Amino acid sequence: MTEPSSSTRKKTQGRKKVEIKLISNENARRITFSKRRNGLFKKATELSTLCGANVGIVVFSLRGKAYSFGHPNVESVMSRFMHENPNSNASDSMLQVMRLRQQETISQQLKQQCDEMSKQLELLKKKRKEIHEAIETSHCQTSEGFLSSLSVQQLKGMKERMEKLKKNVTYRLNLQQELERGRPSRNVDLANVEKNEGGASPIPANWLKL
Amino acid sequence: MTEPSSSTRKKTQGRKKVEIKLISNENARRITFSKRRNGLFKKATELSTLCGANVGIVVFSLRGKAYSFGHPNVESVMSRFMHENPNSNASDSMLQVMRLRQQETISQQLKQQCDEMSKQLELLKKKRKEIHEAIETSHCQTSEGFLSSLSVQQLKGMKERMEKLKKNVTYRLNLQQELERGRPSRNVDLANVEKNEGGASPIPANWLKL
DNA sequence: CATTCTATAGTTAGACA
DNA sequence: GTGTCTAACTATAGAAT
Repeated sequence: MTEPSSSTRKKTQGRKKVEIKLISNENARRITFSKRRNGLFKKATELSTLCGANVGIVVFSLRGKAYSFGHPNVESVMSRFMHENPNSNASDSMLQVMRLRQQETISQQLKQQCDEMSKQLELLKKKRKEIHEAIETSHCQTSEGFLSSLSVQQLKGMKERMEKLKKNVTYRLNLQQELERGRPSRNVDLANVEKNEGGASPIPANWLKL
Repeated sequence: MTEPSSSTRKKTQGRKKVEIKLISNENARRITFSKRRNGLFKKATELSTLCGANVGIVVFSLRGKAYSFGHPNVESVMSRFMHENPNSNASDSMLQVMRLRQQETISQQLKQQCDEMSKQLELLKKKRKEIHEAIETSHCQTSEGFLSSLSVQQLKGMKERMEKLKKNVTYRLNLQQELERGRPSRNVDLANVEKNEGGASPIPANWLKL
């Protein structure tokens, strides 16, 4: 009564023996991978429960997808293993990976520092340039604070220097204006101006006496 | 003929069903651990072979002894996993260890850089100071090269500046000399000198006309 | 990709060596 | 600790869902 009339056919042929080698059929392989992976993890669970063991499993499929199992969790088991085997290849390769990751952080820090530094340098250069320009453009623009700090002696020396300077400037001004009036340009070496002092200068000698 | 006389005894009772919970009997647990661990590793081998998968297993017995399995080896599988899961706890704890180890190196590098930087800054500050000093001490000492590079317009501007300056200096000189002659000191705000220009200044208005 | 079904291949508890 | 035996328990191939 349990069998339909004369048919003795079974629903399935049951488990077949398979040779332990790479399953060529891609579809069959995927299914087997899924089933056996679960079986493996189940076995691991049982081992862990029955014997109070810590188990960590990592599985990569052929296509590269990662699956993991762990009791209490993969990470703790793996890092414990690494910690207890600091000289293993894993630790070494791990070290490299970590170094790589840290390198990024370090690089970022260094880059930041370099930027900061070059910024400061740029600023200082700019300031230096400004100072140089200030020396040239505001030449002889003295601050009151500076003047009031000088002694009589220093003031006298400064007056002398200024007279010389004014003589030079005025001379040069006349020279330029002559040139503009259409005179042929003369190549005057200004280094000689001081030496001409009191000589055949176009400027009256007492021109600047206070 | 297969049974000895009246005895129906079997050699063993066969496999008994066991509840999946910690085996209390220590001896039985050791045996089970050994058997099932081998079974687990065998399953892993089969999975690896059948499906071309990479498998890494780490097992710690209750007493802390470590056993591992790996295809192609535990280390590569574990580090690959860690590498691909950089945000896992394992990576984090590993990272901490690595950070600790590298901290020294990093610190050294940073210290070196800081030293270098502060050295440069110190140098630049010094130069800046030198420039400032140079401005004050060599005030109004113009080089001929500088003068010859100026245009007529610039020369005119400079002449004006110099006249003002000379006025200031001369005024101050007179002031100082008056003070030396025994007059009670007057608190003169030199900032007002320019404003007094053309006013009740002790200096003749046409005093400096060129 | 995972699950279910079924017959069967494979695993293993318990006892012993 | 491992290996062996036996019977019973479990996992899983193949096909279908």
